[in-house]
Amino acid sequence: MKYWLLKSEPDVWSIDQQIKAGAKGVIWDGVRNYQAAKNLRNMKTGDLCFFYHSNIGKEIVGIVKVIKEAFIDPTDKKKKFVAVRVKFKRKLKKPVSLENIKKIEHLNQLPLVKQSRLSVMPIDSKSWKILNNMSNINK
DNA sequence: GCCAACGTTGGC
DNA sequence: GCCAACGTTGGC
Repeated sequence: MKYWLLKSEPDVWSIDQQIKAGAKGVIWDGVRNYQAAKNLRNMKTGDLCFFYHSNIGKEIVGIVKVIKEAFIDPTDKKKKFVAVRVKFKRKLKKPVSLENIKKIEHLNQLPLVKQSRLSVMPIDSKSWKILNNMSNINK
């Protein structure tokens, strides 16, 4: 099982919309970046993804689960890019802010910090654990 | 609102 | 195929 982080501007697509979608989940489409698309292709059903709110909040707010592996993005006329389907799993007890992430040395190597423009990125299992702990005990 | 970082486009 | 110009993202 792999872990990922999905980034979204809450104005466009927030965790609450994710919750409303329920069991059928939502299509994670619109990715038009090769590196992000490559990551999408590597996702497997059952993988878990942190859900990060960029711009407003700048924090990890919840976790979603991959329920359908990469397929051609229906919004891409050229059919070059892919989308996945994800389903809301849970909200974090406490959101983990970018500010706090930057305080942890191990987390400073994450693309979230180093490559702020990437919208789909892998999270190593150690970082996943650290972030989960932070979401429980932080603040 | 500004700007750094990075991706994409297009002229050559 | 190089690289300058331009556009976009996202943190501050």
